[in-house]
Amino acid sequence: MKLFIVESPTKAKTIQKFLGKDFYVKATLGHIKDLPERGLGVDLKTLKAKYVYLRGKKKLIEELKRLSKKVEIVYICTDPDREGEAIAYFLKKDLQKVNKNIKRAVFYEITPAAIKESIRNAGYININLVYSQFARRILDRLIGYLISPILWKEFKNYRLSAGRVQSPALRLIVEREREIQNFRVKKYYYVKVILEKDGEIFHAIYDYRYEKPSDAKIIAEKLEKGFFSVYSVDIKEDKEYSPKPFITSDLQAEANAKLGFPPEKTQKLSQELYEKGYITYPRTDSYRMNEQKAKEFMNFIRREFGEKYVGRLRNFREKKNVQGAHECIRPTKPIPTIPEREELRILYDLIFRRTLASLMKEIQLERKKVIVEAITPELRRPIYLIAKGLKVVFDGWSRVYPSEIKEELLPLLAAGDLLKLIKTDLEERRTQPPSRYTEGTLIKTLEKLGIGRPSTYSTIVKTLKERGYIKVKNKTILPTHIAFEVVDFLMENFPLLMDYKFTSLMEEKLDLVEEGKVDWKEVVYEFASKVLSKELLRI
DNA sequence: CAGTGAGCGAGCTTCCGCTTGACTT
Repeated sequence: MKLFIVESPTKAKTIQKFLGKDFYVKATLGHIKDLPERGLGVDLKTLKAKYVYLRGKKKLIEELKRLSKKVEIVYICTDPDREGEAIAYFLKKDLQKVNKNIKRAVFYEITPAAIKESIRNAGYININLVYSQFARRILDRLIGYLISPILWKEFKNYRLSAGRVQSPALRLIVEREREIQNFRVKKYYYVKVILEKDGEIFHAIYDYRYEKPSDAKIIAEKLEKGFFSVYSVDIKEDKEYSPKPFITSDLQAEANAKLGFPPEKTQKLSQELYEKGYITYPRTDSYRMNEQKAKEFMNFIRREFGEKYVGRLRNFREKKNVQGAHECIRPTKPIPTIPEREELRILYDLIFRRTLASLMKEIQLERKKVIVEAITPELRRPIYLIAKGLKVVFDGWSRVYPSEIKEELLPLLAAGDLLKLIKTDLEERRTQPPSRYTEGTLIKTLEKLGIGRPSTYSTIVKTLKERGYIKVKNKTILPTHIAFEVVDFLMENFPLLMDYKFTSLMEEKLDLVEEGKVDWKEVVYEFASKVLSKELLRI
């Protein structure tokens, strides 16, 4: 018998089927050990850290030890990334007490071939990856646990907290709110002309911003006496590419925008869909899709909508900090609906449609730009107005997934055509303040800045709520009074922590640790001394 | 002797990231 260990129990079940009766396949359920919740858990002088078993994990380790004793070999197959390597490291330390034959294996796809390949190529733990996890973990601990108490003192409120992720996130929210508060709405006006051609009505606009409605009115009145004709018609083809398939951040953002689900709800539901076998792993930052599966979905598109709707599987460039362990989020099979309760079905439907859309043809558009000439006895020169048309020539992927495209239809027009004036009008517009973040747009913004990971996006928002920093009303995030004060205080006292680039600076150094070029303790010292004051570190 | 109240001291919060049940409310 052999033992094969992964992180997720759902994966374990699937892999058990592949490997058969010769294998015990077991799951760690994430991390085994972590710094203690209480106390710093790190010696500031030596950076020696105290790792303790997470609740329930002591028992789990005992079980894995019992099995390890019985088997000829143990394969540790936690996720192929920094955190997974750390799990493997602690696992091996415990299990090698009862079995010396332990190997580290990795896979990037849950297929029988990929799993068997991982066993063939099984080797050693990459200690540099483990070190980079130590550096990441300990830096987060030092920042969080040394700065939070300063907030308790300063604001006499022990519920407050600071951290590498939550504090810059809060800064985004507070700064946006200040922009909105300081925004001064300006009204401006366009002169609009309603015209008719062969009984069809359309409008053209004079492309000049008037600050004062009275100025605009003068022109409008002069145009009342004008003669209108088509000066030129310009037609251009355009296309709208299909959306990428879902990754965690996009799914949470879309479910928030289109279904009104808070990220936490989407997280829970997608986990359930995953456990029931309906979708792939729900915490991922990779757009990759299994080629064979993509073909199956394309066959589905061909059958349902015809060949002309079939697009292709695109290769998307991954962002820099992608850890490559998983595919995109997609249905496991091309089944359009599931016989489950409402909420699950709605979310599944969104994922199914998005997956299809990502493999479908572009939307073909026709953009028309019509210039209308107005000649009026009141003015020496003609005035030129613009009418814009947008027509969907081929609906492509929008057949299955909503697009933002709004058609603007114009009558059939050719240069020289005479037009009948219906009336002139003023169009009032206002400058728009930036909009508040929603839980979804905040997550997308954090992702763009490289702050946070797929498994934590929904908890970031939750933490900010729990600390009383934000309130969510009608899907939009509002910072509370204390949030403004805390951000100001942190900006003044811990500017590097509040720098949006901090995480990516840290990641660059962690990459060097992973390549074995830099000592992990040096990285911790460097950033800890830059972010925190010397007194705080007591060194 | 019982009840009251001042004064003192101890203990408590907190990070980010990986994964789900096993708990309590």
